[in-house]
Amino acid sequence: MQTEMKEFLRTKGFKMTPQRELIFRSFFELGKHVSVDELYDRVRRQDNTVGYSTVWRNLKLICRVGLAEEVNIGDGITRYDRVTNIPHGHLYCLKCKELVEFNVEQIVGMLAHSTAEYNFTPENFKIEIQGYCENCREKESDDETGGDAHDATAHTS
Amino acid sequence: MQTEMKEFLRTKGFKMTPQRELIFRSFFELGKHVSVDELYDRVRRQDNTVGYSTVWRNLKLICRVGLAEEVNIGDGITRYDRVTNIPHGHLYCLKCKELVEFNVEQIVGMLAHSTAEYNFTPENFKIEIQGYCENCREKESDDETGGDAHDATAHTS
DNA sequence: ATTGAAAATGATAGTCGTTTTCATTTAGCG
DNA sequence: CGCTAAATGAAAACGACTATCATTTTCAAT
Repeated sequence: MQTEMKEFLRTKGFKMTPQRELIFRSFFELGKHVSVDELYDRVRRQDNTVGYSTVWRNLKLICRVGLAEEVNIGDGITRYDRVTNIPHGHLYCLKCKELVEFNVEQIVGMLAHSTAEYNFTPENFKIEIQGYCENCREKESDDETGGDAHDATAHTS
Repeated sequence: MQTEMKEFLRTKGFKMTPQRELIFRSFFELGKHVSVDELYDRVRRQDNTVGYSTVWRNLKLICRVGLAEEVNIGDGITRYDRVTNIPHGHLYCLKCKELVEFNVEQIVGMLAHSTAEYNFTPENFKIEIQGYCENCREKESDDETGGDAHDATAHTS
């Protein structure tokens, strides 16, 4: 299967290297979203000579060949998410920061329909719900910035 | 109405200042999403002594008191969006970078329902569709990074 | 096997938006 | 007024991301 991948890359003009193989394998084994840092750490545990830039570049490469894509929730950290053919959105827990996928097939259908009214040609649907996961139901663990204002009503942006 | 706002802020423990009034007014007059830079420029045209940090801080403040919220499409720039009571998503044109709101009332309903299955308590729905607006229907104006890979199928992240 | 051009690597430095710091000024209650 | 908490503006710090560059490696063509 690494040979498959090598072949796949070759057709796109890229070469295979030990580092790349390690990075790819680490990324795909780990079935969830990762940031560069996370994957870097993970890779480093197996080979502590691999550079940060290499991990970064290879994540970009994985995206470029269509096997993953960048996910951006609002925390300033880019995460990389395997591309699957089932459309999914993200549930992002505000407390434990866990990111879980959920199915949005029907919803994408509705959205595609909605946008027609706006004469908009959709290319990419991003559906993200921030909230609290099963374990973190607490909410309002206020480490706030000084203000005391809070309207806890769920609103849409 | 500036008195109203002053009163509103006072109840939250904040003071009114000339700069703040200018910034707030500029933000709310302009009925669309702005980045800090954009609002800074706008404010500067009326008072070129206002500092960048002041604009930034006041946008944050507007969010803190619940009158706006940060919007993060994937371009690394935080924009600020007035909070309205009608739930809306964003149509983001990949070409002209324009950001348009669209109604998602029913969809949020469906989503809320969907997440129940995941034992997730939603707080905030973010629905963003990237694509091409009426005017920019072109797509694929490839200023790409070097790779030649492209699956143009609309996918979900 | 050898070679040579293209690509990849790793370290480092640069970029850019965001956030903090700090000395000074201002708001607004008492 | 006078005082304290908050706000301001300039500048520096921060942090994630991206580019640079010298060196190394891949791999197709000899």
